[in-house]
Amino acid sequence: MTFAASQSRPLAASPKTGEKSAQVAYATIKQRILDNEYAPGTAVLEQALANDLGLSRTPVREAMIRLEHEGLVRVVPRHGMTVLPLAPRDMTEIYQIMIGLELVATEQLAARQPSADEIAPLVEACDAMAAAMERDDLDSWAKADERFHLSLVELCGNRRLAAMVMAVWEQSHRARMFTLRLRPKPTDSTREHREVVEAILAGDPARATRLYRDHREKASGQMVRIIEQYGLTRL
Amino acid sequence: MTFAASQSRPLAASPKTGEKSAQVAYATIKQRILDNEYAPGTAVLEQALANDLGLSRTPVREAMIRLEHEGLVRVVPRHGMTVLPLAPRDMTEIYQIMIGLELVATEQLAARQPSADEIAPLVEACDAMAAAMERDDLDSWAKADERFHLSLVELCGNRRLAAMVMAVWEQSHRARMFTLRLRPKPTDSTREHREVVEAILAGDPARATRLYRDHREKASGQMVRIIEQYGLTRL
DNA sequence: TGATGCGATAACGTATGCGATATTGTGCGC
DNA sequence: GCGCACAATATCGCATACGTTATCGCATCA
Repeated sequence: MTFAASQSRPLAASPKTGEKSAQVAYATIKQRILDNEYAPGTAVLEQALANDLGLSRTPVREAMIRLEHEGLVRVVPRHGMTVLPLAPRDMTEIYQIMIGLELVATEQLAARQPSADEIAPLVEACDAMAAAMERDDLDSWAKADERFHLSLVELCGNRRLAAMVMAVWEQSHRARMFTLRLRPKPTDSTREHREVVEAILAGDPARATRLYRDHREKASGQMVRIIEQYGLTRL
Repeated sequence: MTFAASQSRPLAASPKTGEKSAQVAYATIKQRILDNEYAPGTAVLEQALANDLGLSRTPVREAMIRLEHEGLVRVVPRHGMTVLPLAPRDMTEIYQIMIGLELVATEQLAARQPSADEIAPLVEACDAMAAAMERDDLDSWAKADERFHLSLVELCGNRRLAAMVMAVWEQSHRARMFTLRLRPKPTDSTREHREVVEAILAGDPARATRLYRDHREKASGQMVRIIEQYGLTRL
């Protein structure tokens, strides 16, 4: 079955020379998952994906293994790779983890008494959120929100922690995108973020973590409520 | 260099029929890492490992990819797979994560007001720790301690969280084994564990988390101090 | 009509082959 | 004696090949 070389090069992700095929496969598939191009539950077989990407099964398999371990897909031997659907329970798990780890990040960062320079990314993200809300631009707001959270965990200096938060963030990406316009407008959100930043800058770990926790638990509650309310049991 | 087929079947991990080679490779290599059979820093090439395990490079590669993503090894293309050495900084990172996540687990578990039956594994682990200390059997104590922590995160019901804690637990396994006899004897430890269990059983999340945090931060401080004191910068 | 056994077939898991490339060793110039 | 260029070679990444096995369709039977 070698007829299918219709696509002799990857469809996405710059096929620059020197870029390893397995990396390209990984990046391409991941992008597609985050962009919701594979509906959760639908199966994709190794060979099909390999043909699609213009590669052999080997690098595709390796990419699939990585994605499975990141919690984005499930691979069942003769049923292919399927994007994991998100149940409300998954969102609860993910929020618990994010809150736990981001609290550690917040605490560590505040305890370090960082300079204004150092936490500039956080301030920038807050500004961007505010500006986006001004324009009623929810997509930009979501991007800025993401920048805030990922900057926070990167700034704390714990690389393992940052990687873990990023993993669950990606797992829940689709759910956030779906519910973005169903949730109440994040009007207070910017203020809450700013307050956390202030506490960090003030070098007050206790206040920073308390504020952050309140903020996150509110967000978590909203999210889970919306998902259940709309019956989105298989996002 | 094909002379090395001296071992035509896996050395460890029951080669039962139906067991996939990649799984065997993964399990065997991981066991060896945890048993400290590969000194951190020494390189193992794909082909060498494949010969050693009596397999081809393909399943070995897949195992290596998994192990790399679990944070146990690093794979550098022409320098083989090397077990990651643990610097004091790594231990700090790992403890921060463990504390953060285990606090979430403790809180959730306590909030659920579990029955005595449900938390039996925790009590059993405490008993085993006490018995081991009685016998001055540090190895058994360490095993019981491990059971306690892993039971806790499993009981909390958040499977992602449990998997994450297990990952960092494994990463730090070697360091714990090395320092087991360098640390002060964990005499208070059993009591501290029991107090946490009591608070959980009492359904008091605030007390449970406070106690747990104190316990863990003490342990973390001890561990890092010992590592630095003995100059174990590359465990 | 629905369940069951069996053969066809497709997908997988692993082995092997091949071209590309980084690394190592060697010889030459300085 | 030291450094550098170049050749030799070992390792890797990917493609392909092959045997195994689960799945599906179909026929048979209750």
